[in-house]
Amino acid sequence: MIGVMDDDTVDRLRRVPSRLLAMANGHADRLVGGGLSGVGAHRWHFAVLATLADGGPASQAELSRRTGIYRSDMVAVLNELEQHGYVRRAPDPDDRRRNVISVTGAGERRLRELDALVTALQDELLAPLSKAERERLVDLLARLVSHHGGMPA
Amino acid sequence: MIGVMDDDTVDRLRRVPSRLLAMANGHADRLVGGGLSGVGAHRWHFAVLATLADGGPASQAELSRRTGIYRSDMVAVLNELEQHGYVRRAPDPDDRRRNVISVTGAGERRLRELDALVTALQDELLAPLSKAERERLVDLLARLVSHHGGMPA
DNA sequence: CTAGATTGTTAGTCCCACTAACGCAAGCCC
DNA sequence: GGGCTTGCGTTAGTGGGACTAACAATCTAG
Repeated sequence: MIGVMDDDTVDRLRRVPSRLLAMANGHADRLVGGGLSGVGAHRWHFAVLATLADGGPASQAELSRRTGIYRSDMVAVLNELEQHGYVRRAPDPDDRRRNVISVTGAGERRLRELDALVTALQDELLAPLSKAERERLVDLLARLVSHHGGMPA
Repeated sequence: MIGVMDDDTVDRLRRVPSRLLAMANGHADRLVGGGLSGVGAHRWHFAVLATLADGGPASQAELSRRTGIYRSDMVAVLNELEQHGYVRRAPDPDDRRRNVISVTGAGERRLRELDALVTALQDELLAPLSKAERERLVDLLARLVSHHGGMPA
């Protein structure tokens, strides 16, 4: 991650938005990544499970689009989820290129567990901000992201 | 099959702060990284030049601390900057372990060029936000970063 | 039917934060 | 002085995440 500099040094770098984003993202990554790996999970697992739970069964390519995970990486993620019984892969009878991915009961339980953990980690991440400030931050970031096209092309 | 879902569930992923941070950072990276590479530069070059210009000559280790760039990576960055004549490496007479790094005239010109470019890129990054909103975003991010302050272990 | 797009998959690239270890020099503390 | 610890610059290498290339199978449009 990008480190933090001395507090009394006022240089122009300190307020460059892209740099602040990189630093904040670094901390968030360590927090969330560390927390999830502590229970043998990965952010990708959470993203896929949550997407499936919210939008219903979908093909791998569709999941890729919704989560922003490349479909080449999606394979491994689904392998792991399937291996743990959190997810089911079934051939789509209407389109034999596709697999229909759906969550299992165990997957739903796992998602609830991960969801609670992720929520707690967000809370830790945003600790210095009030509730209103957190909402403002989320709102500003969401507007940035959606302005730049949301998901990877 | 689309049932009724509450908004929390629908937006579960889209509003997770760490995720928004990652996406926003991704876009920022592409923008700034792309823009800088277009003029044969790198964010690290800008960071080092700006730090030197603002804080005066410093050792490599000191530069590492101020910029957050690992001192192992700093070597290559300074090699490149030195090769282009933007920076000078001189042995520190008071501590023969150290190199004193200082900006050259060409380095100052290069910094001005990069600074203008980076500023323009920040502007593009923050395009959807008003001036007041940009300040709020920077402020919120800065508080996050400083709260989780500290160098990598 | 043919040409082109899409799907799942394998493989591999590139970049970046980060670690390990080295030889050397400085600053201790007795 | 002599030993010990710490900091320095440097080289090499790890690990993970974003991303691309290519392929066989399949679907879709013209």
